[in-house]
Amino acid sequence: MPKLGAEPIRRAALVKATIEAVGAAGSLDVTVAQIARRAGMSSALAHHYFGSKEQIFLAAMRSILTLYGAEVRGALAMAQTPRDRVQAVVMGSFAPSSFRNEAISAWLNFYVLAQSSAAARRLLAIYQARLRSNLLVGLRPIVGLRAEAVADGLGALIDGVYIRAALAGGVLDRRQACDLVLAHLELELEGVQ
Amino acid sequence: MPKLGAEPIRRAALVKATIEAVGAAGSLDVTVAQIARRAGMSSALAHHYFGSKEQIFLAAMRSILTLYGAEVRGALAMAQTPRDRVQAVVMGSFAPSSFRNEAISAWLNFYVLAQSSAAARRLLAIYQARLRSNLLVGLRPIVGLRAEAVADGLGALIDGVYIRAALAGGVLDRRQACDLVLAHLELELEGVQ
DNA sequence: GGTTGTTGATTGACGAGTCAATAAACATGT
DNA sequence: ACATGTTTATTGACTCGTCAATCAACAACC
Repeated sequence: MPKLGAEPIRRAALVKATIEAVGAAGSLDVTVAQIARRAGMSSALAHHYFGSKEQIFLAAMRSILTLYGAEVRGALAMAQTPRDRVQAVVMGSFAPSSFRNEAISAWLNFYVLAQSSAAARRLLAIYQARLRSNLLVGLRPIVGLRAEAVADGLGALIDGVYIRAALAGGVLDRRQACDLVLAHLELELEGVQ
Repeated sequence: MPKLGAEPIRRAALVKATIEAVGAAGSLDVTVAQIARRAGMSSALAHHYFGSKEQIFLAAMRSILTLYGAEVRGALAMAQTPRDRVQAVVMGSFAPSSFRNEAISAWLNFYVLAQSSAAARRLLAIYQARLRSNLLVGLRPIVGLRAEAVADGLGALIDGVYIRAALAGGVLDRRQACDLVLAHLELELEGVQ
């Protein structure tokens, strides 16, 4: 059974299994054994590759964040006008790969983790700073000094829609969620440009 | 030492200690013993009065929800116009007694708990329905059919501001948070009435 | 033969919930 | 007043389960 070069495969499997397990349980109260079993290995191996439970969680979080970042970057690539850019950031935030039950549940739980883990807090801060900065680049040419306020509103609204989606448990449509935020954006940009 | 009529006092002390402990830890991973000690009693007594850890948490949640409800009702009492009503609901949501670190942290954690506990989910649904209904009463006379959409946006925004406040850890000013939501409301009501 | 992959078994700690025992307050009959 | 029984308050000690982390050992590959 032991194949060489297993490490990256095992790590990826564990990250995937962690996201699934957290999504299924709806909380971080999942044991390393559960995650490992879901990934088709023993808990000892999970510890072997990640060292500790927290490291496993953080790796999962990094994975989600990376995916999200790629999605936003992809959407931004096609944007022409500043307005396009802002819309791209919002729509990227609601891309199917990010706006799905498991990922949403993970987000919610990692928000909680960030309250007690400095490493998680750092990671989350990076995401928030990136979102804010992405929004500001598009917003400043349109609304000038109001950009910061608008970006904060958009950020909070996106977060809020995400939590509500976590509770709705899949009932809340992706398109609907995205449209709600975009509608707010339209309102903010009304009259300008 | 045993005084009669201790039950309500003990229960209240436990609820208070629970909110404090959860706020301090930033998570629900607090032991019954920790809570009990903070409330000045043994863990056995906590179990005696509440039966289980989950019951203690739910009681704490109910307490927060009650306080919040009272705050909103108080604000509504002074409202004259429909517009006043909507603003009152928003401002009630940011009353100092609700918008404080401990309570915000509790909210965040109870959101997570709601993902796995039916009882918690029920409680949270009650709050959301009440908020929505309170908003709708004020909104319908002003924006008619758009009321539902506006209420959903406001609800999500309030939730989002709350989470962000949890992470900011007290840096985010209460007034600022409230103003952000009120500004969004103004935008939605612009042009009407 | 050393590196890499892998596991079952074990350890050590912790925590929820139970229980038996103690003590104060109250009630009742005398 | 006082003995007696009942309810309420309270805790220390204990049980039982769980879980993260470690370890010793084994398997495959180079």
